[in-house]
Amino acid sequence: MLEDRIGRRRAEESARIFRALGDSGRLRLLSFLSGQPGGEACVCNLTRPLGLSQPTVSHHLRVLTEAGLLERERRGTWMYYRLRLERLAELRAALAPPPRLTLALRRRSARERAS
Amino acid sequence: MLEDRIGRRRAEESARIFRALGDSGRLRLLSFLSGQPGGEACVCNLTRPLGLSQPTVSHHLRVLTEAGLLERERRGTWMYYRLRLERLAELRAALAPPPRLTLALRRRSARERAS
DNA sequence: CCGGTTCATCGATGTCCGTCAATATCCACG
DNA sequence: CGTGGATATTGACGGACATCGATGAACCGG
Repeated sequence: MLEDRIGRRRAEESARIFRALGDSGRLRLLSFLSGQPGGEACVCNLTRPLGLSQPTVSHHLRVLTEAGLLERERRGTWMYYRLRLERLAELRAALAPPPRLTLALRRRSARERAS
Repeated sequence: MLEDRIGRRRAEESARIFRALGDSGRLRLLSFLSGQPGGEACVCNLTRPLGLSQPTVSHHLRVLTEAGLLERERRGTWMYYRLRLERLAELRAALAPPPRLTLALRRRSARERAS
């Protein structure tokens, strides 16, 4: 995303994903999930540690799922949500600046330290 | 951030940074800057390609700066904004899941392919 | 089919945020 | 210092969003 001059469309898509991360409750959900075996948990185990009402947690899970960061799976009465690590990896890659920039700014820092 | 169960405070800080990325105009600003030599440009060169009014661009630049993603520097009449690559790197690192998870889910995928 | 459990959706409410026009501030230059 | 150009701030407005209680939908055991 920082690799090439982005268009309006892709900018809006990416913004939607980052907006999904722009809430402390949702970040804590992701963090909690990443601490669970398999990176997954059912809603009933997520409400308590978040300190939010069940509808609110459900809402956050929906936002994260629609952003492509979680996947859901029904198991009997319970609904399990799991991290999508590939999408997280894609997001990290999108934040990587072009290599020329990294090199150029490294040289700049060296020059500033020298002066 | 995904490495350990995050607290309310750090979650709010990180959410603020992601919220700064959760707007297509701001993403296009970052993308444009990363295409400029040195990863920097003055405001007068940013208004045109964005298609937004000057106050709006100024507002977005402020949000990104306060999120720690940009730094400003005055040069005569002009104000230059530059990407802070270290902060982008920190952000990418924060999105990295713990290695145990990566390994566990890799095994899971292999099992699913086998069945 | 029924009562109970788990989760999603709906409707309402208060707050936050993107946007712009108008205005203020800062700076260079004469 | 006064003028002009570049950028920041303010005030206002409309839309988006987080939150919750109440309610609905899916599922399971008897």
